[in-house]
Amino acid sequence: MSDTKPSRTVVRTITDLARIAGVSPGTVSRALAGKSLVNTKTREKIEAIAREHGFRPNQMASGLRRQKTGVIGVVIPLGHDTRQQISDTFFMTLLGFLADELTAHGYDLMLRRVVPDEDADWLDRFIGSGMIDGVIVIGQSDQFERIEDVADGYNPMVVWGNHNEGQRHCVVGTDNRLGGRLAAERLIATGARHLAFLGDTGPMEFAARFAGAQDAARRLGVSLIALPTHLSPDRAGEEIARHLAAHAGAIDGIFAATDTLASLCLTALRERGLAVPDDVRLVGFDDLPIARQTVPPLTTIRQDIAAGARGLVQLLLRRLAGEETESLILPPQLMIRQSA
Amino acid sequence: MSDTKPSRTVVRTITDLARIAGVSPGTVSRALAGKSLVNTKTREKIEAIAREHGFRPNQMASGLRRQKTGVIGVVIPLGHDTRQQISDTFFMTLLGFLADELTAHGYDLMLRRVVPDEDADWLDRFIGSGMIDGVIVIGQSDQFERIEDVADGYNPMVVWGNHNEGQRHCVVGTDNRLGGRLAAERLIATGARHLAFLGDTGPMEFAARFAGAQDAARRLGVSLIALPTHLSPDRAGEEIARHLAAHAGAIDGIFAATDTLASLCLTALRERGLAVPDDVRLVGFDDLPIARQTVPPLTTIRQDIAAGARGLVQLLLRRLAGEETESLILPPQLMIRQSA
DNA sequence: ATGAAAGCGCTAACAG
DNA sequence: CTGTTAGCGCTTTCAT
Repeated sequence: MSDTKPSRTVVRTITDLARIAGVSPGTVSRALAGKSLVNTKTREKIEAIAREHGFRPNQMASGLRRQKTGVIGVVIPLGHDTRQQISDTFFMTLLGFLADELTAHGYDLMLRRVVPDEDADWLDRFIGSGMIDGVIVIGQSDQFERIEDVADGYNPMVVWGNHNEGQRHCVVGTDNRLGGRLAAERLIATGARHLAFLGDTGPMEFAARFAGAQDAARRLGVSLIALPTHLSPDRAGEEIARHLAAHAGAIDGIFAATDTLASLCLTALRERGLAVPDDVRLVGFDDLPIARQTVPPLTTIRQDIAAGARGLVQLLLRRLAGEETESLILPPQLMIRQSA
Repeated sequence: MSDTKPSRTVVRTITDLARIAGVSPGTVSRALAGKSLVNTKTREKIEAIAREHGFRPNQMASGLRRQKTGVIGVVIPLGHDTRQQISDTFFMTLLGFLADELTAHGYDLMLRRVVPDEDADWLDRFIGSGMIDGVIVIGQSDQFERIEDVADGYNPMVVWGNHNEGQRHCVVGTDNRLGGRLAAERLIATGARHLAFLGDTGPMEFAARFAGAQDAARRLGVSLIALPTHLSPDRAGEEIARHLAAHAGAIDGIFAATDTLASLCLTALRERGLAVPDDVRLVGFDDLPIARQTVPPLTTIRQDIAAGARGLVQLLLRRLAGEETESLILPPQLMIRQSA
C-alpha cells in the first residue's frame, strides 16, 4: 500500500529523463514533441520512461523558449455595476462554451475579471504579462475606446459585444439592433401600443437593443419609453416595481433587455395583479434556460451562445496565425412562447 | 493621431530597460519587484521609464526562475453527464466568486473543464504542467478515488465537494446530509407523508442529500422513494414528467437535488394540474437567484457560495504556505418561502 | 538520427 | 546600494 508507483529515480526535467534513457536532452525534447526525425525505437523508449514516471515537460520553460504559451486569456470587464450578476448568467454560459472550444483546440484558458475603474490599465496589463498568446474580451462594458486603442497595436484579440460602424476591433456578437426590432415588432403584433424598454441603456449592446425597438416603434407609430434599471437582480427588483407603479396602466408592452430582467418583471407584474400577456405583453432577450420555465414561458430573442463561442475562438485562431479578420454578426431569433 | 505614444526605443525586456536607465538588469528587477534595497531615485527613474514604455516583466520568465507561477488552476471535472448544465449555474457562480477571491490575493486563475472518462490523467496532467502553483477542484464528480490518490502526493489542492469520514483530501463544502435532513423535515412539517427525492444519487453530494432525507424520513416514519433523473435540464424535463405520471397521487412531498431541478419540477407539476404546496410540497437545494422567482417562490436549502469560495482560497493559500489544513464544512440553511 | 551549445527573460546569490 | 554571474527547463540551430 505504500509504494504503488515504482519511481526509484526522480525525473522532473527532460534532462533527468535523458540521463535514464541514455540520450541527450535534445533528443528527448524532440521525441516528446513528436518530431519526425527521431528513431522509432528511441522514441518508444523515451515515451515508456516518461509514462512510467508520469513525466510532463514544464510548460513555462517550453513557453519561454518558444515564445508562446498555449494559453488564451479571457477577460470580463465589470463596468460601473461591479456586481452585475445579471449578465453573469449569460457571460458564464458563454465562458463555459469558450472553455470547451479552446480546450478542443489545445489551448488553456486564463480567466480574469477586472474592474476598469480601479485599474485603467487592465487590458495592457493582461496582454503584456507574457502569459497569454491572445485574448478574448467578454463584453465591451464601458471600455469601447480603450479596446479600440489596444486593437491598433495588438492583433490576437477578439471581443464579444456589439458591432459599431467603422470600429477597429474584431467583434463577435448578436445583431442587437435587429433583435430589438424583432422584440418591439412582436409586442406590437400582439396588440401593444404603449411600449417600454426595461434595462440600462448605458452598455452599447443594450443601447443597440433599445435603438432597434425605437426603429420599430417609430415606423409603426407606437410610443416607447425607457425605464432605466440596474442590472443586478437585487436592485432591479425594486426598481421595476417602482417603474410599474409610476406608469400604472400606461404601458401594455415591455421589452426587457435580458431574460433575467424579464423574469424579475414577470414577478413584479404578478404582484401588481397585471396579467401577461393580456394586460401587458413581455419580451425578453438571450433565451437563457430560465425563459422556458417562467410563468408564462417567456417570448424572447435568442442569442446563439455556442455559435458565439465557436466564432470567437475561430477568429482568434486565425488572427493568431497572422490573418486579418472581419467581425462576425450573428442573427438573433425570435422565440415565441407565451408572454407575448 | 499617429504617434500618441512616444516609444522611440522598444523596451521589451528588463535588459532593454536597464540599458536606457543606465543601470544593470538586476537593479531593474529589484526596483520593479519593490525590493527595499534600491535607491529611491533609481527606483523612481526605473518606474518612470517602465510606465512610459508600458513595460511589464514577462511572467513566464519570472515564473520559471522563481519556480512559481502566480497562477491557480481551477478544474471542473464533468462526470458521466458531460453536459451537466444543471449544476453549472451553481458551479459557474462559485467560479465567479473564486475569480474575485483569487484576484484579491494576487493570483491568476487558469480554468479547465475536463472529461475524466476521456482523459484518465486529467488531474496529474494539470498539476504536472508546471503552469500552476496549486489547484482547486470544483466538484468531485465520480472521481473521488483519483482525487484521493493525488492528495497523497500533492499538497496544494483543495476540493469543493462532499466530506466523507476519513477522507484524505482537503474539501470545502456544505453539509449535504444535514441539508437533506432539513429539507425532508420541512416537507414533513408542512404535511407531506409520501416523500420523493428527485435527482441523480450518483454524485456523492447528491447521495448525501438523499441520505439525509432518509434519516429524517425513517425517524419520523414517512416513506421516501428516489426518482432518478439526469441533471441536464433538457433530459430532466421529460424524466420528471414521466415520474409524476407514474406516481400520480402517491407523492405529496418532493425534495429536489437542486433548485434547477425544482424549478423544472414546478413546471411539470403545474402541467399536471397539481397545486404547490397544497397537493405537493416542494423543497429545492442551493438557493440560486431563480429560487426567488419561481411561482410559487421556492423553499430551499441555501448554500453560501461566497463563503465557499473564500474558504477554498484561504485553505489553499495556507497549504501553499506549507501548512496542513482540515476540511471546512459549511452549514446549510433552510430558506422558507412558499413551496413548502 | 543524435549531441553540443546557446539562450528565451528573469531573479537571486555573491561580491563589491 | 548596485553590478556580475549563473542558471530555471526547455527548444533549436549547427554540427556530426
